[in-house]
Amino acid sequence: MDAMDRRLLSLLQDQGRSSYADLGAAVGLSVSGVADRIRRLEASGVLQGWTVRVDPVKAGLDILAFIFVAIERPEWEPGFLTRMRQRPEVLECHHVTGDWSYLLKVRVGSVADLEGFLATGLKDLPGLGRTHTQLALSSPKETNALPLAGGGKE
Amino acid sequence: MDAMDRRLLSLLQDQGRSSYADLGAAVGLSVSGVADRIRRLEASGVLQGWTVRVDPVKAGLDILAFIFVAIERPEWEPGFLTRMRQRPEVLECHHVTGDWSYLLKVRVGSVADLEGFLATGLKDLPGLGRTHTQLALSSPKETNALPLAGGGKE
DNA sequence: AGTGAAAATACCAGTTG
DNA sequence: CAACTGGTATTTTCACT
Repeated sequence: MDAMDRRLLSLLQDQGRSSYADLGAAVGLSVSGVADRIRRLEASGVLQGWTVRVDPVKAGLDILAFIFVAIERPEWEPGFLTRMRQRPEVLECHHVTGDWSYLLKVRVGSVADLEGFLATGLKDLPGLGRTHTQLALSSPKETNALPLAGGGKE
Repeated sequence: MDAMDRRLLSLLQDQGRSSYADLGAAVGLSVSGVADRIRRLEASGVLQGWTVRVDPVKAGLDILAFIFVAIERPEWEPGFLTRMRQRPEVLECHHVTGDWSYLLKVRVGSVADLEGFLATGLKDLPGLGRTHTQLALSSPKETNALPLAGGGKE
């Protein structure tokens, strides 16, 4: 994982469909050199996979909510986590410091769907304490491109 | 944007490098049919682009923080947003309901970097009120795959 | 939906720094 | 040891019928 790898990953985060030739021209590497590095990055697990970015609003998913959750007792966590992993509207589930146990990022098509998720996706779980929901009114920035340029450890 | 389009997008969210042949076999479409639909999805902007998933920890970005920010006066917002868009460690910036103005998702390589961002990325902005930082201790789920199966409006 | 041309990728050897 | 060259086979994409 050197500077060249980070440049390649950075380019791929932006344009995941660049040809090896284009990537090589951009970073100063031959086509086979690029292919070698990408193969290695995939093998090492740094490059986890290839995806597409989908516009949530154009896909009909207008509602983005951040939901804080308190779990009353540790023994309820496994069931909670299993549920979160199952539910596709839960994009993220983070164990966070502070007053709450978990922070969820949830995307649904309507406030009705959100209410439905709160009712049948969360509140019916055993041991679930209070929740606190915040709606995103707009998202001036939303990317999953990691800062690979200078940041990070070598 | 019909059920077929959603199935294709769903497959591509999981495996962005599937060949048109594989996609066609999975959804029951010819290769050219798949190509046609993907072209249209790109043109309409639903399919925004192609990317890679990079493992943040393996890339040396161990620290994930959610930072709530209060902006004192509306006139300071444009400068704040410009800064957020510039800073690569800011993955997301959402305008949220509730006690705070914005919620940031920030990824950095160390707590020192986090401190640096708070100092030179946030606190030096004019009109910035209080901030509230929460660290993610772990992330049991973190995907950007939207729930396209049944959810969303037609 | 199917065909054929063009392009991209994977794979292999040998070579160099 | 990592990277380039070069060549080829295979796959994938693209334009067109």
